[in-house]
Formats: sequence, structure tokens, C-alpha cells
Amino acid sequence: MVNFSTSEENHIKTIFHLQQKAETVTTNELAEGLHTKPASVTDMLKKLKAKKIVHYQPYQGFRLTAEGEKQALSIIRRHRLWEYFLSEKLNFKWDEVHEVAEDLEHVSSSKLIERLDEFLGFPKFDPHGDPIPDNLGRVEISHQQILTGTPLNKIVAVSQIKNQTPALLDMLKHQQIQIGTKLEIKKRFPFDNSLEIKIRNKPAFTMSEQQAQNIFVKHG
Amino acid sequence: MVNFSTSEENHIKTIFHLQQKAETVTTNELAEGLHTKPASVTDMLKKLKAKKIVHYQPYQGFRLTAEGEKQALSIIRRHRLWEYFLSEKLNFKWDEVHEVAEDLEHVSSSKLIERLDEFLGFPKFDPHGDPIPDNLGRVEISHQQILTGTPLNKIVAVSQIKNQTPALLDMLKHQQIQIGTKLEIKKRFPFDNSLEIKIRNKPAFTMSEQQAQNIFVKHG
DNA sequence: TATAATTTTTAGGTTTGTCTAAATTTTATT
DNA sequence: AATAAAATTTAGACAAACCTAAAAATTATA
Repeated sequence: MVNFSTSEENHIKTIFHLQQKAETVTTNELAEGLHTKPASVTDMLKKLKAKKIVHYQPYQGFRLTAEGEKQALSIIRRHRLWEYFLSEKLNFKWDEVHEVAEDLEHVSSSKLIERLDEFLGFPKFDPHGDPIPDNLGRVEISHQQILTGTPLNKIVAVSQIKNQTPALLDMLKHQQIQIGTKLEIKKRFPFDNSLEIKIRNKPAFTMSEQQAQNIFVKHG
Repeated sequence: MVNFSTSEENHIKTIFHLQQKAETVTTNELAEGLHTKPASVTDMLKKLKAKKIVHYQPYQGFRLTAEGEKQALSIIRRHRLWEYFLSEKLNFKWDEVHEVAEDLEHVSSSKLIERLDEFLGFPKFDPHGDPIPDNLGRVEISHQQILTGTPLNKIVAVSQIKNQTPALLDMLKHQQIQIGTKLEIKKRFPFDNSLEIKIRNKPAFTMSEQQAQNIFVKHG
């Protein structure tokens, strides 16, 4: 069981996220994702290749190896467990958790993480609705999704309201939205990412991106 | 509000602990306390002096400045809050908390620490009985002390049992020790640091160091 | 398909934090 | 008080993780 530096872990984690989008990850993409320079990325890739964490041929892009993915899932597990802790136990708002979790995720005591998981009741999803890998790296598939990412004209049911502030709950009440309410997105306005929402038998209305980010929905 | 590296924080914290014992701290002492070399300590002291964290004249030893002490108390606060969390919430044994807290203490979000403090109910002492500084660095004086550090022939009352495992509780029951029990140490055996304990009207018996480390007492 | 533009790598440098070995200063001892 | 011993600092190196600028490779375009 090798140990990785904070910088190595950040590279591994970011490669993992980027390779969800495309077959291979490029040096520039990773540099941008880490707010660092391409030359620095190349340096690190050589090291990660030597440690058999990435498949990498110069100029050809790269991917995590099986071992690399395992490490990535472990880092993501820590990150999301801490996010859950900050949100559920320390009452952080859902948009405040990420930054602190970026630091906490690098504390790598496995005993700490297993105990924390137990203390939190083995949560399966973090405050953003993202799945928390279990200690073997397995991920539960959520039929839940943030409303902002839902396709047009698909009828979905509200499954969870994140960040239950009085202000948001008041607004939802006024819009007659609650857990189980079926709705669909009729249009997206790219200017401010607001959404036109339609609930059956009611007139359509516009919802801000900020609000939609706090609503989770399930597909039929 | 300057930010310190993990290494700087470890130096500051260790100087703080060492200067409780003596007027000034020496290079060798600090090197030993940090498991590092004297030459490395000299390097770091130059940096800390430039940052006005220590009073330091070459060859003359050193001490924290007022600002240095403030920083030290902040680091110790974080360390002990995490120890309390690990012990009380994650059920770590009291001798397992220190190592993990060594890492967690360097996550320096002040919001995190204030929320954690609140979540834990503003504890005043960590699992070892050491005081937790408040967010202004103030420390509550404990009349409580670990039994191992209690002087000979002084009658004290048991105030707290740390690490309440069934095994320890069973042993205490057999010895007829509970919260409030008055006892005194009659003799120390340097061979294994065991103690001869006397409770009024009962025959003296021997207690292992391991057990005595789990018993806190208050002076009359 | 040359050539231009872009991407990526290499070369060489910086900072932080560590080290060993040698020099210096302080302290202890004869 | 002179010298030996111990403590401390300096000098010079090294590894990690970054950077800039230049070179090389790849990709896009005229």
C-alpha cells in the first residue's frame, strides 16, 4: 500500500474526473483542471507512470491504470465523506463544503475514514448528490440527479431538497413544489442558466440556476 | 493573518511544549522533539525569526514571541478538538487519537474549527485531560490530572475514567474504584512504572502504568 | 502536402524543507 | 586558563513541486 503526496493525489483525482468525459486526458486539460502549467503536469505524469498509476506515452494523452482508478476512488470517497460530515454534522452550506474537503481528503488514515463512514451511517450520496464509493471502490447508481442536469421535456419527480434553508423552503412552498412533485424542463435560457419549469395543470414559470441546483429529481 | 506550512506549525507547537519546561529551548531539544536534525532546526529558526514568531539569537536558545504563542495555542486547539472528536464521536481509543490528530490539526479553516467546537459542545479538556484553548487562546485550569502524574502520599479523588472499555471497567469494579473514590499513591516502581495504591480501610495493591493512564483524579 | 498553429516536452531555474560534514562557538574539565 | 567536549551554525547538496522559455512533435489549414 503505497502512500501518495497531496499533489499526486490531486493529479490522480483530477485525471479520474476528466477521463469520465473522454477516452483519454490531455496535458492541457489536466493543467487547467489543477490550475497549474502543462510543463508541471508532464513532470508529474512521468512520476505517476513510474508508479504505474497512469498509462502514458509522450504526446499521446493518458489514462489511469486499474490501480490508479482504485486510488482515485479512495480519494473521492474521503472527499465526499468529509463533505457529508461538514454538511450534515457541522451545518456547512452545500456550496461551502468543497473547499474544506479538499484539505481533509488528504488525511489518509484508513481507520479514520472507516470510522467516519460508520459514524455518518454509511451514506451513499454526498450533499451534491454525487455517489460516495464504498471501501472497495464500489459506487451505487443514483436514479437521482440535480435538476440543472435534467434533459428537456422529460417528466421527473422531485426526490430531495438540498440545503433546506427557510428561504428556499418558503420559495418552494410558493411554487407548490414538494418531494414527489412531477415536473419537466421546457426551456433553458443560456443567459443566466435559468429554466422554464412546467408542472401539470399549472402555468409554466422560470426558475433560477441557483434554485435548480438545490433540487434533486428521479427519472420515472 | 499569515498562513504557516505544516513544518512551521510543527516547529511552533513543539517549541511551545518545550518552553513549558524551561526558560529557553535549545536547538538539540527541538531537533529531538521533531525527529529531525539540529541543522534543520537552525534553518527553520531563521525563517521563524524573520516572521517574528521566535526570539532567537544564534547559540543562545530561543522562545516564542507573543504572536508565536498565539499561533501555538491555535494549533494546539485544533489538535485537541480533533482528538476529542476522534475519541468521543469515532470511538478511537485514547492512545490512537494523537497520530491522526497530528494530520488533522494542519487543516486550518477557522470556520471548520469553530463549527467543530460547537458540534462537540465546546469541550474544555481533551481525552488525555489536557485543556483545549478557546478561540482566543484562553485555557481553563484543570484541577484534574492523570493518576500517573500525581505525587506520592497525596489523597486524591477519581474524577474521570477514560477509554471506558468493558475490560477496564471490570477491573475497576474488582478494585472497588469508581468516580469519587479517594486514593493515594504510596510507591512508584520504576521498573515498569507501576504504582502501589492505597484506599482507606483496604489493603494496598499494585496498579499497572497502563491502567493508571486511564484514571483522572482531582486534588482535594 | 507544405506550412502554420497548437500542444507537449525538455532544459534549466526557484523555493521549501530536509540532510551530512565541516567550521565555529559555547561549556565543561583538568 | 588552556584545552577538550559538546552544542550550534554554516556550507553545500538533494528531492519535491513548481515555474518560464525554448525545442520538438502533432494537428490543422492554406
